[in-house]
Amino acid sequence: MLARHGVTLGGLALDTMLASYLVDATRSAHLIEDLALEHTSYKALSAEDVCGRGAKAISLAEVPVGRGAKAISLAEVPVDAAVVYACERADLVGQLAPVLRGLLLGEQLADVYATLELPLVPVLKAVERAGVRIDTAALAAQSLTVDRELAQRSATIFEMAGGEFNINSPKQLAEVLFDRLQLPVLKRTGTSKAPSTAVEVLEELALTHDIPRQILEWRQLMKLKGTYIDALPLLVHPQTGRVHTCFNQAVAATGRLSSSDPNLQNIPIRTALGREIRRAFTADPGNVLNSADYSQIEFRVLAHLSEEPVLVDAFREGVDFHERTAVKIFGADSGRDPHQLRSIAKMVNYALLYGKGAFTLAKDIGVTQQAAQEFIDAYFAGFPRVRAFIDRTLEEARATGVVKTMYGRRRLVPELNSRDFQRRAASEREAVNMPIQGSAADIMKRAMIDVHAALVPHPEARMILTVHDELLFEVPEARAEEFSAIVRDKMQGAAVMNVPLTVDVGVGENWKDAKA
DNA sequence: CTGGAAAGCGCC
DNA sequence: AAAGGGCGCTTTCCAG
Repeated sequence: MLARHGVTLGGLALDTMLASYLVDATRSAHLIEDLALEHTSYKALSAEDVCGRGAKAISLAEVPVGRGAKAISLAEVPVDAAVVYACERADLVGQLAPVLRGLLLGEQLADVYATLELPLVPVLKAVERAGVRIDTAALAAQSLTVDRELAQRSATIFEMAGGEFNINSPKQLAEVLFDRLQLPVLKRTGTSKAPSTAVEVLEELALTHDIPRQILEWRQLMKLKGTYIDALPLLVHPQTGRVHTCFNQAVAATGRLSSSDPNLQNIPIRTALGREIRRAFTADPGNVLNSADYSQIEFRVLAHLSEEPVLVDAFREGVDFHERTAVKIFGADSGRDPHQLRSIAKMVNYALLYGKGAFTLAKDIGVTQQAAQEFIDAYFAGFPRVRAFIDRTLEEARATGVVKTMYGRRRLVPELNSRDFQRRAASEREAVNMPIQGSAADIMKRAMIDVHAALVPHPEARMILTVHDELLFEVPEARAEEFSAIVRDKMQGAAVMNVPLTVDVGVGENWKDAKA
């Protein structure tokens, strides 16, 4: 959470960052001096003016737990400059508040502001302050194991390559693969048009050569070691012995939260080593970790918004969602392998969510572009209301320049009428995705506020993390079931929709313990 | 030495 | 010709 600025005005506590975020979620920042210049034409001192070195904010205190790693402490700033800066900022809030308040009211954003974003602030603060306990000894042991593994693998790679080089350098790696070893160049990078060594390319090359597989495995080990195994222990707070992430409430264009310093929303889970890392997230003695996940929340939002009967029924009946869509797309007895059909249907479902085209879908599934296009066509034939939802979302967006979530959050989409095909197409995908991703984010924020309120009488149960569709709690072992029931209840009740909100809970020692 | 761009990749 | 929504972090590499 970055430093905040706010006043109470006409019964509305006004936070300039949050207000500006709701007005335009896509702007790069909501620095108060920038807002002042734009809304009141007043040129104010910035944190950078006062302390230099790209400072974004000055904290009033000694950067206490959970106040944002990017804020520079007031103690590091020359006193006279800091006094002028602080006084001016207090004034800026007073100048900006009525302007932003007018925008919130005029643009129908006051409701989502007052019922969602503002009440979320103390919840996020509490989650940041609670922090997460990390088993640093376990990570240290993993570091040694991975080191040995990396050494062995790099030796193998250098033998195959006929010499040593920096595997981490895409430039050097490309030279080895495409010049020395003469592997085919399947793709080039976006900006420099250099031969790509990205994972999709190496996967493809691995079918006919040995070295790309080794590179991929080396990279995975290196990534997990550098980003998590070795980095997390350095961020353990000396006073609390825990890791305190910083949640940013005004970054994501869709309304999602983001996490940084460290980012705890991208802790590995997919691979065996990833799950090993996740096991290092622990609880204090006597406590356990409870997790609660919304099951397929974005597809449920799509079902709700589109009112597509097949999707709605699938969720109401509680059947396997991807399997049900497979049956709808391919027929009940097409004669093909049902497991494979489910897998294809799952990819088509996600393709629709993100606006993926037949070209990329074909590569993912491993079929021709024509076949992939037929899958997409079959999907829309089976789910005409989804097609209609996409069409009316785009029509309204072209007319108004805005898309909205279930809770009235909005995203500006100014490029929707661009003459540049690529910009226009990208904008269309953003416009279709935002109501889905953003409504899911709204629901999760609502759930966090309600769960937090329900846990206020129980300070021994702490919410310690939020990851888009999941909440993590640390609770006394003996009362894990009790708190799990409270959380599930509040999460399921966070929104009234025409499909149920299903929550999968994990009750036990480890994060994701019960997800197996 | 620092900053930024680019490539690559972890998660939902 | 391009071709997937939303993030943040690490490493390399180069410029100042």
